Amino acid sequence: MAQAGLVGGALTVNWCLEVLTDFLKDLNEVQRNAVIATKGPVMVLAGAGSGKTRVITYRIAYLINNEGIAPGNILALTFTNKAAGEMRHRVDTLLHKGSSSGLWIGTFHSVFARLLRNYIDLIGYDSNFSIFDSDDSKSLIRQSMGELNISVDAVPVNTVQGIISRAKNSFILPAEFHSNASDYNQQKASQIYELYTRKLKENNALDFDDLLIKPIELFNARPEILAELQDSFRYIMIDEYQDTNKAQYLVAKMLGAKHRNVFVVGDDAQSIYSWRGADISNILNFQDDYHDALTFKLVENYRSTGTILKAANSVISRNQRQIKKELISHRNEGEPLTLIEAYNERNEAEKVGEHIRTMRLKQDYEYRSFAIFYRTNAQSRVLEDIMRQHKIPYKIFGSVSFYKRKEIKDAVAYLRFILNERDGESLLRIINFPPRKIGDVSIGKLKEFAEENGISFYDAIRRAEEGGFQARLVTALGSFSTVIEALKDLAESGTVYDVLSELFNLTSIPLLLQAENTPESLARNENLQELLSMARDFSDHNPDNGSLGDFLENISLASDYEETQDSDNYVSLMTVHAAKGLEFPVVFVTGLEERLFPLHCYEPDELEEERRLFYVAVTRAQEKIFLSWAQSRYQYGQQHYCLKSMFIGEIDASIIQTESGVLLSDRPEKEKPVGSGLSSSKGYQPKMATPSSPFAAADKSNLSKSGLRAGTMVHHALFGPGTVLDVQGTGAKQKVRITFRNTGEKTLMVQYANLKIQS
DNA sequence: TAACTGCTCTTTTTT
DNA sequence: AGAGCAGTTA
Repeated sequence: MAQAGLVGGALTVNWCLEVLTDFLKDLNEVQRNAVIATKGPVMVLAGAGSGKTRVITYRIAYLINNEGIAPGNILALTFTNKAAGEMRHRVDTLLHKGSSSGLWIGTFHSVFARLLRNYIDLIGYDSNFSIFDSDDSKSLIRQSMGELNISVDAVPVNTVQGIISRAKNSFILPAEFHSNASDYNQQKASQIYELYTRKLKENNALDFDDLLIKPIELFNARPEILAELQDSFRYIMIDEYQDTNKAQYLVAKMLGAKHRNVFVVGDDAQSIYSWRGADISNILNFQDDYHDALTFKLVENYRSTGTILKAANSVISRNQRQIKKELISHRNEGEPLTLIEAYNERNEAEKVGEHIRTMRLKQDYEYRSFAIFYRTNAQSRVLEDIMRQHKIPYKIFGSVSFYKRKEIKDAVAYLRFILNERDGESLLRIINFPPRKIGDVSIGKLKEFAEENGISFYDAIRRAEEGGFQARLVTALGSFSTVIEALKDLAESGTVYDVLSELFNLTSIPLLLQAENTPESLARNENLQELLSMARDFSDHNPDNGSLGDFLENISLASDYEETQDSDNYVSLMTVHAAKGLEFPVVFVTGLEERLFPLHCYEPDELEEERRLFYVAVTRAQEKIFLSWAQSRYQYGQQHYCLKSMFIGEIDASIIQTESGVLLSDRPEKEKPVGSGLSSSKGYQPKMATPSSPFAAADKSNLSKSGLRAGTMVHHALFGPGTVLDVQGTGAKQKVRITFRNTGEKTLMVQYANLKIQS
């Protein structure tokens, strides 16, 4: 614009108009209005597939190109790295290449980690702080509980971690938590929270939640920093606003307070992170904070067929708490949904694989057109097995993360410790890895020595010869600290790659794994080599080769690791949570069973969130949806009998067909669901259908003299109507697990329960 | 100190 | 079913 301005006024106007029309012609009217409303607070309620990402990216491009805003003045916050990368990429495509450099696009966590590197020394941390993942933080909580003599058996560490995390996400600091702690348990939790916080600081470490709340503490302590940042971030955009928690809400509000150009996009119907402290009222109450906020509603859906939207609308309409809006289709009706009914999870996976194969051959779909969703990560395993067996290329997103593997965590712990020698968690990981004969006893002695002399644990190691330890231990500690010191020196001058390869040299970890020569150890070694090549990539693709700190930050905050694939044509496997924001031509939603999806429904609110999750799954699909459930499934190493998910019944039976193409609405009532699925399945001959199969055995064991079996509808005098989930044992001791419509799940003794069977 | 054994607990979902 | 842990033994 500035250049055009030099040439002359008329030209400027023409050029601008051209760019303007160019830009905005791809948008509908509401989208366009949202894009050009650049001043003041704006909220966009964007239904699934209504072009939400498009609006944000066009707005960024419009700000840069048409309003001449410097990219550095724009802050765009997302929830996943994937979304951030996608957004940056799209802005780059929209403008000319490189336009996005200088833009602040990232997840809340990564953006604030970056900011904290610059300012955290002002609130008493060193800028080389470590970022603790949830395992690290769990271990620190366990330590804290130990020191407070609180038994881990009495209160599980996971529970405590959840309580602390929820407090942090609601920006309740230890002092406030303490003064609100009414009962005994809360007082205990408060003590742990306080000690845990202190320990984090001793370790010069932040946990994930700290990345959100430390900025708030910083802004409160140093208003001048806040003022500085408010002026840098003149335009703030937040994606998936329905999933922000209190801390995120606060930090965004603070940053936007001066210029008030806060632009939030969200969909209350897709709020699926309340368990992480996400507060749907942030979006519902946006206008209370900004009375002059403009609101736009995007309901035109460009993604899915009419049938898919009909299904989605009908599902979400059952929720009480929602802003009513129906998505309007811009595509043809499309095909009905297909219901897959299977014996068990293996059979389910087989059928999914079979459908992928035939659709690819007969209908010209590519592997990349398909996505398979599941509710829990544990379900991915069978699917993965079957895909591999059938030679279908696939990729699992965000499963057991690459970075959570032991060997990777060990290597990363070295790197973390080199950078931050107060990081005790990392030190404990590596001090005896590879084995140096430094066990718990020696560590205890060292700790004592450190405390007596008021020095740090690592200083105690460095000064081990003064401690009067056994010569063998002193030698071991000496060789350990030699390695660390050498690596520290190298970290000053060399690249991340240099440090990592020298680490492998000095410790011989790869050699040890090779020598072990088991399939597992060789796989571990391969993972380490993969890490090494990632380090090389990182050095190559970053200015000044990138710092070790940045490398570690990427690793800590990366959710999924992009495994190098031979091609990019593969079937995608992921949890429904991970699927948010994505779209695929063909979608399989698997495991649609009561107690799996929906997972647990103790509270109506929880059921509504599960339903929103199902809504997210359905609205990912562009052309075709398969819904599948299995009659039995292994969970916790035990076989369970399943009931069809209520969600299937919430879709009009006239738009669902069986695998043989019969609409559910036309199917005779009497026909057994699984029976019909079986008789019509051609390709797969179930191995399980032999008398010795678990399936057949189930029929025997589950049928009892009482006439109760999984699926039986019963009535209890006190608890009312319910459905039998499973039957355990026989005779007088027979117990039955029932999910009651009103009171939830109960296990009852058959002989006392006095159940009436409903026909 | 490390290897072995039997026990418990897990599974929501993610940064 | 599998991982992780405490307690025991070599």
